[in-house]
Amino acid sequence: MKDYLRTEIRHVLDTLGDVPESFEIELEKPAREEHGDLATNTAMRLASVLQSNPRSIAEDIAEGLREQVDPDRIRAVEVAGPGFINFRFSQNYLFRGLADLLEAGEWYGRSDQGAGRTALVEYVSANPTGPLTVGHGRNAVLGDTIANLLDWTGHEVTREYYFNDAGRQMRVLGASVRARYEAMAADEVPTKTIEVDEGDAVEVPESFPEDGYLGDYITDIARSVYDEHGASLLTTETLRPFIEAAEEQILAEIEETLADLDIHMDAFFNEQSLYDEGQVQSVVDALTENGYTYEEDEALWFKATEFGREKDRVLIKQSGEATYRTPDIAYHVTKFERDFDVIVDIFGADHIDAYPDVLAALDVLGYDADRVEVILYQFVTLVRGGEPVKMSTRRANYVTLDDLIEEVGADVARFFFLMRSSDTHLNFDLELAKEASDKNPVFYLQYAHARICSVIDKAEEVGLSFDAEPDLSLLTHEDEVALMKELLRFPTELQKAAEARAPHFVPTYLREVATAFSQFYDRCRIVGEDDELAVARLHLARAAQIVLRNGLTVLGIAAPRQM
RNA sequence: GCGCCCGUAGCUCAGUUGGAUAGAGCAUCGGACUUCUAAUCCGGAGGUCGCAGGUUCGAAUCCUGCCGGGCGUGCCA
Repeated sequence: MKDYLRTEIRHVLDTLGDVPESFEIELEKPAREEHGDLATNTAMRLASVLQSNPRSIAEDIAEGLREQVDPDRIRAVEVAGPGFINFRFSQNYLFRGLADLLEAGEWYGRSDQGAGRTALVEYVSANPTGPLTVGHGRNAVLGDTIANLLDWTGHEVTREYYFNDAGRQMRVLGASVRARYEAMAADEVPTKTIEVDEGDAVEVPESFPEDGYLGDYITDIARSVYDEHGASLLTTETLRPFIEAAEEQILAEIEETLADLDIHMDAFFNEQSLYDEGQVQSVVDALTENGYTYEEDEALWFKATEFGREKDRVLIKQSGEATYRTPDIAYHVTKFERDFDVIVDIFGADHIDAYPDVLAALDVLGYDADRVEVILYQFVTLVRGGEPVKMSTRRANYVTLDDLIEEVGADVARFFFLMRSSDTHLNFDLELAKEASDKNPVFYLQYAHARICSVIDKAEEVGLSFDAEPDLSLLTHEDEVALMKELLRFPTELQKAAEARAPHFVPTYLREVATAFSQFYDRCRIVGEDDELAVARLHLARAAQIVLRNGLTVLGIAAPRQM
């Protein structure tokens, strides 16, 4: 409809003369219903160009439009306010849209904006050092839903998890496991205490690293190593078997956690492969050849300050090891080399200072770093009874993502992560999340869907059916029309959300759909009306069911038949 | 100090590219169920859009300064 009106308006503008080709016609849904179904501010924006007052320009345009516009689509063109031109849809336009919606069914909402374009969404990317946290949950759900949105707008999407199993973090992890293992395998192991947090101390084996991982899962992994190897590893020097066992088990658990949220990655990209195939070295070489590195204190530095960064950054440490950012650059190079049209990264706010260095390096290497879209999300605070839940990562006594899913369920978890814009700090209210009541917006949507299913069942019981061709033109009640208009916005809403990489548009929209349906349900009965009208309304109910179900599917949330 | 994000109703938050009388949910007050799931619907009350300037036909939205909160500012990731 917008495209149609744009071309029609363009025709009229051409007759007025002096309107540049590049002038873009904006159409939007007015905030108030009395202002029609779509409105344009064209006249006001042309006032200075045409040297005239907006109101009279609007009148001229409206006059032209009234003569040429298809009455089967637009029933009214009005001038209002300071010079808005408002359009009202004809009933037939709505009926046709509804018929199309029903025809499309589970495909309704899909579009082909991104057809022929490939997209890589990198998310989660937590290193396998422990269970996923609630913060990772926000990352995972955001990334997954953005991937869904890109899919629904026609992109060919790859969901990728990047992880690091080399370097210091993993050594500390391996050493932690080894210390616990030694305590199990050896007869007598000396212990020491480590202070964590404020004045809180724990007893650990003597060989336990000062900054080691204290969670119980480390002991579980140690036990599995012991079960497999007995005491035979006590004499080996290497941490390798401990690291490998830890990585394998932790990654497997992470995958399970993600699966609980209905998240399934297409690929796990291992940092190690970038070393094995020489890509890390190539990046270092290329940056050096172009004169963007220097040596100091036996380390190799990247001249980030030349790109407006606050300080230069180390690429290769004194020890000869790369910092995390060097393979990260190499990893991003592969995103370009693999030829993705759309590249999206999901990062927590704590990475705010890290990624610009990577982008700057990509620029130097001749890649268009502007094409990397970084979605930053702010932190999550769990709230219980109005109080923030205290967490200590050090002791690993934080609430894990598994804990959260167990407590509130996967659907609620996904919805709460998605309902807020990614750049606001998220207060996750556990009490509210658990409450299966009208206070909880997830249930409002699911309830509306379940109720539609129930209504349809009931209608079929009394002999109404979808077989006959419905006369949709009987749907003229105020609440029927309002619901139709709401439903027909779905494809556009998905496109907006996809383009803005803003999943939170979808929950907001679906709530409006559920409300429109509830109002319709409250005032327009199906069973008991005469057959013609009942069948038409039955189809409208199914249309609402389709939109709710498809919308919830995009969000990765179940659409239950009953509650 | 510097960089990024946030500041909108009592609470949690929408309000993308500047548009008409700033919206929703919760909480609160009042009303609606012999009938398809009341986990619902209808209505009332509730606002200096952090503060001060600026840009323009028009600013919650853009610019500048200030105030308050968060996250960074590692040869950790």
